[in-house]
Amino acid sequence: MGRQRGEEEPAAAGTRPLRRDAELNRQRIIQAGREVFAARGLQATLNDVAHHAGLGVGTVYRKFPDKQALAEAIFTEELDEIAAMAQKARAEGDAFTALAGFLEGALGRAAHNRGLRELMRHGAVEGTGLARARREITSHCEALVARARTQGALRDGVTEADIAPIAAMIDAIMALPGEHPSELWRRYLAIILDGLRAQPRQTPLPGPGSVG
Amino acid sequence: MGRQRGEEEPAAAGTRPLRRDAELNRQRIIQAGREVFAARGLQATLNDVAHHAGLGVGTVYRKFPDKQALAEAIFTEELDEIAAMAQKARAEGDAFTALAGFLEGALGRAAHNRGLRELMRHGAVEGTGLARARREITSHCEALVARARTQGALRDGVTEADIAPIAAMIDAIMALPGEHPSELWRRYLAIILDGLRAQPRQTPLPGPGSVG
DNA sequence: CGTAACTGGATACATCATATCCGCTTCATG
DNA sequence: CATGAAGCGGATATGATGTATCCAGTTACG
Repeated sequence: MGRQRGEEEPAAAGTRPLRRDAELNRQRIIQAGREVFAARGLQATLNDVAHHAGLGVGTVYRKFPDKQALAEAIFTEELDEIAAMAQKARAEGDAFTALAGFLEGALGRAAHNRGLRELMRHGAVEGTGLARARREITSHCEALVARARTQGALRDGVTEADIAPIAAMIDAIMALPGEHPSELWRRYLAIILDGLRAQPRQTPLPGPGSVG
Repeated sequence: MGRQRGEEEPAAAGTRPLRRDAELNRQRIIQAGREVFAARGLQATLNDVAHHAGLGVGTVYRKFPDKQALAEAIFTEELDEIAAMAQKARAEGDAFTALAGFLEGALGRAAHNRGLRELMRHGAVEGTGLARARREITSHCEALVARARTQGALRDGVTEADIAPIAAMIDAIMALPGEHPSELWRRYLAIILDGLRAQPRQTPLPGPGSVG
């Protein structure tokens, strides 16, 4: 929670610590994985990651049995941070504002991370830290939606089950071809959020669309 | 246009007509392709199509040099039908209603056709009938949006450039895991269309979401 | 030093879609 | 019906791509 990037815990506890150079390489691999997966998605190869880290493939496979393992290490942390955002949102007074803010924040993070988006799309394997973090986020969202409803902020018929599909829609915008990272998704999120409100506020749309 | 499925034109003109059994097989292949691509997407193999048609692979490759060619034959027709829907929509008086109706119709068609959706997502190769039909649809949509705007039906800032992203979003809903075909997309299309209106009409949302 | 730990990356392996080839079958025509 | 052209089937060659291993050589560290 308070831990910063770059000072990861040195491998698992109970294991003999890695040789210093090996531990350094481990960090390099994780960092490279972050960058590569963010830019090229989960279909990137461990060979790609190794090359990006300036290491040999063998070194990577020594530390992580397969791609799944590396991705799990990387994205569990990522998802935990998002879960923390969701939890923070629950503290805010106005639930709808909190929900909207959370969505903007979490999706903004996803906007720059193709791997993360793919992970959310295809669902995490049960029993991993990924799945746990995912459930956490979901439950925070549910609470947020429930509270927004009791506060009368939601359009009739809107439920917590709407959040995931909305995220999927925004994800589709992010996956659109074109120069990245684009901020176009904010425009459509705004439209959708307006559509979720009990009384739609016609705040001007963000992004391109200046009419003549 | 007036032609029905099942009475396709017998191959290209200027070519010697196929032997009767060969022509029949051609039809079988196209029909199988329609079904297979619709159900499993464009990543389906020509081998798959052949098997589904009850024919050998060689027969398929004899008639269509590669998957691209078969897909083109199949989906050009599909897209032309959608283009016709768009053209018909332009005749309606109320442009917004026409636009909404067209989107519902076209997307409804896509809902049952994974291959078609993939094709729209990844863009058609320039110079093909696909690309031509696509441009046609786009231009009809642009006209529809323009007219809706002059009729004062559109929220400030909404433009013709919004249509494609919206289609992409709805596509994302359709691609969501779960039993198919689902009608969930209608719900989100409704939300988005409301968000496009000058004065949002709070018609009850379709689909699941009955609040307690 | 001596040795256990670690590294590099060529390469074996596996998977998978694509496309071809050619002996056999079927049609169509005189 | 005979016969040759047209068509068929599907085993298989080809090629691309990702995954994972192996081991000779290098490096850290007591």
